[in-house]
Amino acid sequence: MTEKEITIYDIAKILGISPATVSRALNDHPAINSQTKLAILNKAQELGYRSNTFASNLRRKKTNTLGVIVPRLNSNFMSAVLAGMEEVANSAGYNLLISQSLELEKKEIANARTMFNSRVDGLLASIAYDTDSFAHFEMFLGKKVPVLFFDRVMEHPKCTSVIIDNVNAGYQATSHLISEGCRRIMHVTGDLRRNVYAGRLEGYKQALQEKGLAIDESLMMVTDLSQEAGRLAADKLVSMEVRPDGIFIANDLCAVTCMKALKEKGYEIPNDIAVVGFNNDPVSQVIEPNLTTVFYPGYQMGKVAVKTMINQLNGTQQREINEPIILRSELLIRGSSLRNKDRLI
Amino acid sequence: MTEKEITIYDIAKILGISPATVSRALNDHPAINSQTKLAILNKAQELGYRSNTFASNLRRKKTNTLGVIVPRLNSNFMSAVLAGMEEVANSAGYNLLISQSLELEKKEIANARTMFNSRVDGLLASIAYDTDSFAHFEMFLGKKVPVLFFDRVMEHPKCTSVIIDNVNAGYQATSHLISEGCRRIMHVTGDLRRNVYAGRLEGYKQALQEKGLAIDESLMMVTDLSQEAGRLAADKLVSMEVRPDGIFIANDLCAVTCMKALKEKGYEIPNDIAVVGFNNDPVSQVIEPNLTTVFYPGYQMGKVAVKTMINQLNGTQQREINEPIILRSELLIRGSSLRNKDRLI
DNA sequence: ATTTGCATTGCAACCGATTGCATTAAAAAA
DNA sequence: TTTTTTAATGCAATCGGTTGCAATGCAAAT
Repeated sequence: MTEKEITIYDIAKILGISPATVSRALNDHPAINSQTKLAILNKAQELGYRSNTFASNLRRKKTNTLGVIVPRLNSNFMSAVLAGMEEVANSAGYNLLISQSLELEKKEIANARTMFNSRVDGLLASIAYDTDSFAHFEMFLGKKVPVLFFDRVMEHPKCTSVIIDNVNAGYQATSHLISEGCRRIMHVTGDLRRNVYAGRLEGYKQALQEKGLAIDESLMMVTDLSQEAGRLAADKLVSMEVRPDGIFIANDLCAVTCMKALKEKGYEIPNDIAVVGFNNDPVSQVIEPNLTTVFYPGYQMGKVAVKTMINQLNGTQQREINEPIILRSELLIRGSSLRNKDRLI
Repeated sequence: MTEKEITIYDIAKILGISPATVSRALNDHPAINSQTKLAILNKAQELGYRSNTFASNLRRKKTNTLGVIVPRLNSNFMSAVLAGMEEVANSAGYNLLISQSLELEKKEIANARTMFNSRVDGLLASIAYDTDSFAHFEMFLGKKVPVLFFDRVMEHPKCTSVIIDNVNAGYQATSHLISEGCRRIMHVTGDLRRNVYAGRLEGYKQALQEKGLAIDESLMMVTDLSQEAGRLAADKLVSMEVRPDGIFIANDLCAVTCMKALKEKGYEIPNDIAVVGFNNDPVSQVIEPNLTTVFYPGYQMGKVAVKTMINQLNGTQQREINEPIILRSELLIRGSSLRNKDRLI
């Protein structure tokens, strides 16, 4: 019944006109008479015609598809980003081809290759923990396919980045701890090859330096920011001769797990140890005391990333391409770090 | 430089052979001499050839793409499902086209149409709160494109479903509360047109009935399961003349918010009110006391859904198609409902 | 009456890979 | 040596839109 696919040739034959006219009518070409256009549209509707994207793509050399590579799909932050991306892409007529690297450069490269072969019009990527190579992105640039990085970015003169100011965020977080009276602040972070972690560390150091506190390598811990890492951080913290009085962890879930471990060991938060996390994950408002954290505009980041990409594809984008787009993050002060309760508004 | 796209014609010309041979070689066709094959593969590599998917799809009438429609991308459960889907799809050479309905039938229909026009080989869907129509799925079946539902499903003789046994899960949850001494159990759920919520409610009723407890309509609350709904549930609970002593909420985030509200109002959990949630969201292990919940195998559900779909596409699938695939869920008993502490192993 | 201009529509060559059906050459059988 | 079989490759049509250029028809201008 609805079985056979209808083509513009079928419509053309029935209406006794040429396929070219049908094609133009369906694309709302101005040169087509509005009567004709209407007749064609009606007939198409009636027959259940659907455009064959492949034929169209083949001819136009355009796919209307954007590739997205993320480290993990199942993270609160990433799903917010994707939700934002999907919304903008969808309303602009673009499809999203999504894949995850599982934090492995190897898989990231494989995914990039797939996207490349699928001929996405543009690529949006947030890179894995252990990625060093740029080659798998270079191939896109070679074919003039724009590549945009978000959150975890790579510096490249031809690639736009959408990020937050990690240095500043790290600085804010650390300054806050200092102003709450912390003098020995531990920092738990991820792979320092990644801008997000390197930046936060940098901000952490800046704040210490500015306030005249010593920068102590033994207080920094590079981990994978998993929940397990949170437990290890707690272990390390309590085993130190001179116990830290504050800790800044670059991920909320990790921070929350650390808090749980500390509480189990009998420490009081924030009085014994003040804690600051990162991301504003839902768990940050469930743990007690609520976790002070950096709000990370995931949803907005997704929207901005796709909007920027589409502008670039349309040639609308005029701005200096290598200038990163920086979104506003914000330190949300909650109980886990607030020692002078009366200071809360 | 790498600018121009290489086609099989280019390779054919350079090697002085026909494009047909090149095509066959690249697809590892058995009739091609292995020497020739090797030469072609090398040359293709050397020239940076990449297959044009559109030309191929156009000719083969196959897209190697699966469409996925979910209510929301930014939920812990959904991102787990998607992660599972992506893994299986990717390793089977399929791409995923993902979109979200934002719980609106209208957008779900629009998304389905896009997928339809993109000619996905199969559609995987979990339906929105307010979807009534089946028409937007019917069109796929008309073109013999398989449709598979997961989690939130619609019954249809031609569609496979991948679900958990919601009735049983609801039954387990409620029975557990009863066995902990609850006699007046409230139930907060979502739109009852959706199997997941209808099922859990059904199980809730079964358990009550079996234990000789009255089924009281005023104890059931249909909501959107948002965090706000959790607060409202707490309000309603405390305002009742005869206060409930247990509450079963069909979503963890909602349940956790409800718990927070109850705690603020001075109620003790689980002694005053025992709470059971649903989904095993990370927050369930952060709230205190930890939330008893139903483990929901999202990751596995995603994997099974795509695996099933691919088998069906390959014609491998023999089983009765309208028999739903039921995954195992599990009640995870934690502090929020455990009154007889010594019973914990 | 002739020319010019504009609005519509059609022709036909693409886009790049796939595949049924020859064809050719070389090896095996007669 | 001739015929049959087998292996390897080529021919050419096909998938369904798109688009530069030409053609047509009719109204307005000369």
